[in-house]
Amino acid sequence: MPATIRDVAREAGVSVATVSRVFNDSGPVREATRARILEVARRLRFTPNTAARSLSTRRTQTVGVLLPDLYGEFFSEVIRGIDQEVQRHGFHALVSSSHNDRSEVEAALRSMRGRVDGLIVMAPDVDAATLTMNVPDRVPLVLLNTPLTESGYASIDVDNAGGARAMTAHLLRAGHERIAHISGGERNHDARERLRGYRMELEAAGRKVEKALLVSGDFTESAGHDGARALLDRPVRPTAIFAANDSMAIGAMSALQDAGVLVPDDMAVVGFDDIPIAQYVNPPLTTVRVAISRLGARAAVRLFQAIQAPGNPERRHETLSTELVVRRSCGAQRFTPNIKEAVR
Amino acid sequence: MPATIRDVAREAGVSVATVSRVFNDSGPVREATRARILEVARRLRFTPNTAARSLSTRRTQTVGVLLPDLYGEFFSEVIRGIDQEVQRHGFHALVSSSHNDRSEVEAALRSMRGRVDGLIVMAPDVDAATLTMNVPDRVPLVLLNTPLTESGYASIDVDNAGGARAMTAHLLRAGHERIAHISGGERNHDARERLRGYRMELEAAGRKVEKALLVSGDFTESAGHDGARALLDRPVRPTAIFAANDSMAIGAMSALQDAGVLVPDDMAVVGFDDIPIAQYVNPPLTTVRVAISRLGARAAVRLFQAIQAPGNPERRHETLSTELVVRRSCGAQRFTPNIKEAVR
DNA sequence: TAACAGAATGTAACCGTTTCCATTTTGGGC
DNA sequence: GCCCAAAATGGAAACGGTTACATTCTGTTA
Repeated sequence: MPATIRDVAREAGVSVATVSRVFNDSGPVREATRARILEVARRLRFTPNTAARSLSTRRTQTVGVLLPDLYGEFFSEVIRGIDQEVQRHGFHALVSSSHNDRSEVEAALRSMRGRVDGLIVMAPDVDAATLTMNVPDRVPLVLLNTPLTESGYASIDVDNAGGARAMTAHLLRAGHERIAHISGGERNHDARERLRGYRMELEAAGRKVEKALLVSGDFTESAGHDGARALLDRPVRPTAIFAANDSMAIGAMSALQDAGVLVPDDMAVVGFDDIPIAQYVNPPLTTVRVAISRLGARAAVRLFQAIQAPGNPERRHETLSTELVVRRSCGAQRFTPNIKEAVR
Repeated sequence: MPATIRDVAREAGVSVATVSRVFNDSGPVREATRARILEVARRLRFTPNTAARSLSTRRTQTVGVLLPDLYGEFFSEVIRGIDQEVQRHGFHALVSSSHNDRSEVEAALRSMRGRVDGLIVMAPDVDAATLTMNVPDRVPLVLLNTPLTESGYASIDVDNAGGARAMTAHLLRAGHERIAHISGGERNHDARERLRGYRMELEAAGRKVEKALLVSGDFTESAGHDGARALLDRPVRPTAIFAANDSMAIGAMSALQDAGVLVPDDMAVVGFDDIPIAQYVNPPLTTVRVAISRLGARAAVRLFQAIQAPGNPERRHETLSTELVVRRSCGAQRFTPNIKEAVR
């Protein structure tokens, strides 16, 4: 049975209030008293009971993190970024992953009720109503990569559209006539935005967006593989494939390889994200760099601002810039003398 | 101010004890009463206060997960496996990552004290003393991929040595004379075990383990790249490179590619882990499959056994088998007619 | 040296549950 | 209609902290 604050108080010959003051640095305590209390506490292996503490303070020192069923690299980088900030604040992270549809998100949100002082929610398709219904008003919330950029919630996302535009522009500049796009699916926010950027840039250049050059995937290597195969079988082949993420780009390159199509000579392939492996595949992948862990860290920073300054909403939307990284898979480094080209 | 159990009791005209019984399914409650209470609870948006509940029950419905600073794929897969089981039990996962040295692990363990009903600890180099000092006796513990296999703790790890032996045997069978190994570093348990398996098999085959064929890395692509470069510069080149994980293998292939060395014709390259991307690199990577998410899930399963049956330690060590996956990068599929060869 | 402000400490209520034990209801069997 | 076991419910004491407020020490000033 662990020691309680009362045990420490009795043993040190003081009241519980004084012990509490020592452990929370609240109110004045004579130095000698403090030392005696700390000594007794150490001897008794006293650790304040978290449940009792949060019951009376109504704070948990914990932030909730809700993540969709996401893929490899991205997942771990987001957590790493969040966790880093969370630890810096002496908080803890309650992580719940693999929530895809609305009902799962609702259940997860509800199950965290009362356990957390704030929430970071990454949900590809969540609506404002679901959030207001399932999150108590006084719990600060930061949204990650959601479509709710104008909903009055604090939110952060990556400049997907801008990155996709820059990539498309790069391919156009390289003279590509038929740029195909393997998208990440209809229901995913990032996927939609990347597709939008691709469209926008083509239209800005006076090109038509051809249905025959669009394939829908799901961000996995195998989707990229299948997408590329499908494109190869179409009557007119694209000259470049722009996959909505690196995993799919790598899957696509593999399919082209199998079909004897040389990258980048016969066809260019580019991705999005700049996962660590991107520069080590063959040929090294031209892509759009996204500082994923910064996304997580930034979300945590903003969450703590909200937690520490209640009533000060600061509910604006924030966009993290991306960076075009030109490697060999696009066959066009000649158009960008420096290896990186900042976007925005 | 959220509704409390007393509000519900008053509104429903019963005592708090009865409301509690309804919400915990403890003790009998007349159906009509139950319905009335649930109706009131819904109307008042009552959610039991977690802190109060754990203060009174001494249970938190939470398991702690301590992870080292690990890399991409592995990290997310472990969490996925754990989280899946955790959710099945209606529990939550308190995740803390990026703990490398002993003192960080200690701090993290201590900070979780009282917040969790059990712990899953993945620590590459942690000793039994650190654990016993920092984890209360009554908190069940499951160790993941640690050297403490015989320490009287419940533990699980991957059959690293067995997998490495199988891979080495495969390369020997393919006629390789000089098999190099890029290891994952001295301080990492998995790395040491994989190196041990490589050594063991070579010795079993009557070969000498040559210093000149060993390079030390850290599981990153860039370490693989640098490791391969170093091997290329040595007086006698290896005929095959066995990297301690896939990321390093991919880094190594990239270095060979840059040096104009053909894989697998001039040199074979193989890895370990079978990350999703392995089959899509060029050439597809021969590797050892590890069901990472099963590792996490299994750890959670065993932890829940311990949580639910206290006093029933079940502290044995458990090993997850691996599977040799032969693809093109070893240039030796001819030796194994079927694409996969079970190990153990 | 008395008065007094401010520092140091103590007292006890409160946070919202669970649960032990006591009390009241209920439904048969007679 | 009475008795009684079982079912249903209630009362109140924990659980272990925090904190508002009261009280007791200090050291300083007049």
